[in-house]
Amino acid sequence: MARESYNHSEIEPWAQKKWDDGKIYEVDLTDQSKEPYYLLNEFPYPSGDLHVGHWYAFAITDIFARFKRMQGKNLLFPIGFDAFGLPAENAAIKRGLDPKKWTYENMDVMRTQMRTMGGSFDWSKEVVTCSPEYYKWTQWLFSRLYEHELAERKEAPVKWCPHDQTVLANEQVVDGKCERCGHEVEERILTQWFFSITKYADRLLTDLEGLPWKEEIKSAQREWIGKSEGAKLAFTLSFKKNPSDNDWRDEDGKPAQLAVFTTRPDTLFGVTYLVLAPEHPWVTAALDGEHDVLTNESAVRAYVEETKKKTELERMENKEKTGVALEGIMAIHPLTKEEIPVYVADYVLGSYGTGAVMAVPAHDERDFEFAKKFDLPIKPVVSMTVINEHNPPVEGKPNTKRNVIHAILRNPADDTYLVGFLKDESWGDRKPVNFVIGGVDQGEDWAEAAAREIREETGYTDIVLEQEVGLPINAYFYQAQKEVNRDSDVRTFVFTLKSDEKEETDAEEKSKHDFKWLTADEVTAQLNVPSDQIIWRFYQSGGFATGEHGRLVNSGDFTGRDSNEAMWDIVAAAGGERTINFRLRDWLVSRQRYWGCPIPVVYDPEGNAHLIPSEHLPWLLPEDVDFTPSGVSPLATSEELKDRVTGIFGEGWTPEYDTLDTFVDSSWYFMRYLAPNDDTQFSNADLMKKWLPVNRYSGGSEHTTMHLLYSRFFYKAMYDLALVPTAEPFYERFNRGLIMGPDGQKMSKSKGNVINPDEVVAKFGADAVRTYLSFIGPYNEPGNYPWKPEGIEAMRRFLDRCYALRTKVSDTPATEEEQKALAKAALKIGTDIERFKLNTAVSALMILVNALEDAAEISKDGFGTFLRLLAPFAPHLADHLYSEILKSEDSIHTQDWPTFDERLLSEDMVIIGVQVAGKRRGEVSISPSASEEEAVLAALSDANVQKAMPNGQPSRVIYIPGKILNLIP
RNA sequence: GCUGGAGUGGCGAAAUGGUAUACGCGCCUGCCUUAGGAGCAGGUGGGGCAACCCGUGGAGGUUCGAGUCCUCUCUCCAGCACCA
Repeated sequence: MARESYNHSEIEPWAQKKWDDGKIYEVDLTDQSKEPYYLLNEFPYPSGDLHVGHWYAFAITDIFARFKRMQGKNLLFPIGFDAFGLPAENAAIKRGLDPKKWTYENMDVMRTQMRTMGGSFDWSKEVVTCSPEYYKWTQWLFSRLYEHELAERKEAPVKWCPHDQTVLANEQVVDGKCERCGHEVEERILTQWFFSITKYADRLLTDLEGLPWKEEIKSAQREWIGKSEGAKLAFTLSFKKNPSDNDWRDEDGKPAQLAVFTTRPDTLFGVTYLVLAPEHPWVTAALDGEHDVLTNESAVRAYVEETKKKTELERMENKEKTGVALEGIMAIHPLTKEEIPVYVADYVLGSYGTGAVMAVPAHDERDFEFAKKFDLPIKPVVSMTVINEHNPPVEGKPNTKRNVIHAILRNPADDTYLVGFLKDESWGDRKPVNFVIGGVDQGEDWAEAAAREIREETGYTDIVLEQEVGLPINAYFYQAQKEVNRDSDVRTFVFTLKSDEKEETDAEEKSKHDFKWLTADEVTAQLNVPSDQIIWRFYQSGGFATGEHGRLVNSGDFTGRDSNEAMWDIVAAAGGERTINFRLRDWLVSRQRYWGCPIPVVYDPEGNAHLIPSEHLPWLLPEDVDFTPSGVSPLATSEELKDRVTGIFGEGWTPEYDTLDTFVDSSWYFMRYLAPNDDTQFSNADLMKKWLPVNRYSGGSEHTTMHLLYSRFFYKAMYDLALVPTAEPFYERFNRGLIMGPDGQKMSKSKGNVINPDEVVAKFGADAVRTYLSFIGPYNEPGNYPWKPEGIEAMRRFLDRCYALRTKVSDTPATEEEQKALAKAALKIGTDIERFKLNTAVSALMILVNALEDAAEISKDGFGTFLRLLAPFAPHLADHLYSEILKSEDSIHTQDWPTFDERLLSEDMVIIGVQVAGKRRGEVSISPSASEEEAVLAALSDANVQKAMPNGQPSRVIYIPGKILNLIP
């Protein structure tokens, strides 16, 4: 016989009507009797179709909302629409619809659909960002930011989307493409409105520390803000074109200085050239003829023009270094006073730091690549520290310093290298394979020492010094025979073999090594002494020595000091200053689009910007516009707007045509929920004090570096203007996961794997969908969960089993077993909902139902408790049974969350594992309050335990009552 | 490349340092049925007849005891990326 099934299409509308009629979810924000709790969801865009993602966002947080309400909180769970935005405008362009009408109709559809979720939203506080009542205050807040120089109009390189015909904020460019439409963005120099988010970079970063957010959210924001500490150093430019010009000075009459930013000022002595970004002002000025010093102006101009033409993406993809020397000028090194060449190259970004860098090819991979390509000198200034991991220095042993040479002998006849294989068998598999190594005698020349060592160890005498490998090394190891730590300064010399001429080596040397001639590949494969491996790699690559810190060499007075320790002394000596740089750019808020909040600004006949006075707010969006995208805002086509401006401000005054980025609208909506209909203020100060910060904010991970960062900035700016009570807007933040199609792929119409929630709800009911989505995976961490059709069926089966329990309800008093099962479930479900672990909460509910099914009868009280536990997940069914079976007039959703006597949670007898020496050998059923003696006695009566304990009594016992007993024989 | 997160059955996934795989899906066996894509009962990490042994990406370590803590390493996901 098929199991009895409840009729969701009757029950659910019944319950929804009951809740609406009772207005049970309308919050009195001024209620002092209950503790306020503000649960916020990112509000939806009214696209007109409610998809599974909306269900996951809203129906699942609704479970938490219902739980908090039952816990006695005065719960604010508002809803609204982020209603400005491109889709409305695109509907207008493509299908000739009115964006306003389109948006408002969509909202109507979505409100109806959202009701089917059984959500406990407080619709009475709904906000709609495209309504003049709302955007009046967006404009008002813009004005406050402008007054405090946090909104400014400036010329800057900006991202332009050719498809959407508008500028974008940096955050809206993903991998060089428009975040909305996926088209490649271009760079343009335009005058636009910006919010000065960079002024808050440091606070946005440091205030993250105090927030109990997941590390992944914090680190994504940290990365986006991108703080780096370093120094600003100045190089003097000198000019060589003609002698009369060679002392070019800036406007103040000072010698021209070129500032660079570096995080590695300790490598200053390794600078062998400078690089300017193609956008660098000095380059622009030079090409504009302001300083007529370049002797290759046309080549520079050609290069700069060429980089301008490249898109963001092309510049990112092509990592091959390009550039042009600025001929006619040289830079003077601030410490060595050497003249060094200056280049323009697009691997340096105009928008970061000073747009100029000091290049240290020995210690920076990008500079190294460039130096290789342009044949520039490579000068190592930080020695490599090599700690021998097989014989590391031993703490407490004396340190001895030593000068050591390594010698590479190359035979040019067949391009082979001489490598020594140690004979000493005591090394086993780790027998050293290395180049010639030897100590430098007192007063001896390093290179001579190297030649001597080659003669003594190998016998070859007809050799000539080719070069020194420019990488000095500090090798640290422990010399066991002498019980000392060795701290060796190592230099390496390369010799060329002229002929096979040899002298006899002494017997001792012969017994130590076998020397073999190896090809370069064989050397790479067989060499196994760390310092020689590094030298070899350096020699082969031609000079790149990684970016690590170590001992300074070739660094004038600083030679020999630790690079970290000496860093700021070098900056001081060079007259530089410590600075901090951020990757974060100012937030570009202008959009050349129609369906957005008008920027409340007008221009006087001289073109100066003026705020529109408050009495004219809301500054209405004109309706007589041509939507055809033209690269200029459609507002420019409105006659009404022009007339309005002339009418109010006078002839010659012109409107601002751009609208605001919709992220501005959504940066403050959560404050408006507190006073959605107040037309005298943006929110209510008393209520903000009571309700902010938001207790828990749930949203999508895609907004971590957009909405979440913007609204933190916006709120902090408002905090500084004394408009809001706290420095951070959101206390807890949870990023939810994504629901994928049944095939595990992202749902999309083209893949045909889209689940339509309306259909599923019609078939299985909203309660089944809610419970299924809760069960699919943990809600407190983002993940991708495929929608399994079997899963929703299983969940409906579970709810039918819950429904079937009603036939067991009787007037008998609750058994202890029933009480215990309920108490355990209430505790587990409560703590799990609290931390958004709804999957395990549902699991606990299932365990409870399994237990109740096994009972012969269920008490009325017990059933009531069960329904309260079920209520957040299946609100319709729970309320129905509450009314039908328990004959209650009230809604179950106004009842309290069950609480229990602690004693019900403790078990009389528990089964604990018995381990012998940490391995599980058996189990005993025992009271959690049993003594250690009793536990051991019980355990030893187990045959398996006895077998594992041949000596009978344990020598040691670890006993954690109620958990584990571990016996050590 | 840098930063962060994660690797557990056939699958979604559970496990304050204390009996690894709860709960569900799927699968297997049986029952009931004219029938089953329904329902009910039982089983289900791997190896072994068994006692037992092996098992949380891999290698070490700390501990009486490690999925959980530490070191190294591999793989996947996410954020950033020519950011000096």
